[in-house]
Amino acid sequence: MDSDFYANWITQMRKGLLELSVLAALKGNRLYGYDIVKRLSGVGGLVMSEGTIYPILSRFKKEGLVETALVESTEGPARKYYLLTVKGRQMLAHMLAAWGEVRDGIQHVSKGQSP
Amino acid sequence: MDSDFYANWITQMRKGLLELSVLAALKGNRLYGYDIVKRLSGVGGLVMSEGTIYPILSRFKKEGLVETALVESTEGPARKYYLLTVKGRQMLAHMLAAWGEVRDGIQHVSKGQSP
DNA sequence: GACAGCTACCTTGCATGGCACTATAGTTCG
DNA sequence: CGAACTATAGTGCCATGCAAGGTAGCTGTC
Repeated sequence: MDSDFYANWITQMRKGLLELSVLAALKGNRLYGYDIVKRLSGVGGLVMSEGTIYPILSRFKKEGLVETALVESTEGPARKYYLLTVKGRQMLAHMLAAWGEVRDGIQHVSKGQSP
Repeated sequence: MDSDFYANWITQMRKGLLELSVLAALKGNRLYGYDIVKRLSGVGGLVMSEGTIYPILSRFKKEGLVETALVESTEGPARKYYLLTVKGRQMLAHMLAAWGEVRDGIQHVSKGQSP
């Protein structure tokens, strides 16, 4: 199929970028998994499911990029809030730098045609 | 290790984006594999090796996104030039659209902190 | 002519992350 | 009670990037 290639590509392109989005969303905000899914669903191209967010958050925790706090909720099960650590903020800065480079590189390549 | 996470992330982030870069580079230019590696090495964040480019080009060919033409060279082995097909140009347009959405989404998330 | 060094192509095998799917459990409301 | 929603978590598959390795043509030089 044609669209298989495209669908595949979308999946691959999102790799890494979703991680970046989540980390970026956590900068300045204390969020819990389910909420992140809902928030990013409103942002173009960043829609993701729970099966995607929880592995990401687990990795962040394992790497010491975030701290967690379990808070009981009056509207459902307890929420596990995630908060960036110092290390997390540093990592985000590095990632944003690399991201900027690649982003500009693509911009450059897709504009620059030889005469 | 710390930097393992970062190195890993870089690899993951590049997934899909390298494919996009190559396709974009082929727009308006007739290029061969080795040349693409050299060209993109000069563009920030898009450095890649031959073990990366050839599988990509093979996929493009298989999907009918490119046509190939073998041209003998006076300075080494024959070169296999790659040229975008109509389908390839259409695919590139779709991919650039999706890319733009995600790119802007990340821009939005990384700027927009709630008060 | 033999060797180094560059150009140029291609393949194999592994590690990683996204995601569909599934499971679990608390709350609310008809 | 059961449906619907909130919320967290784990399993298994697959495509991709990339290191590593292989093949081969051309140039220059000793």
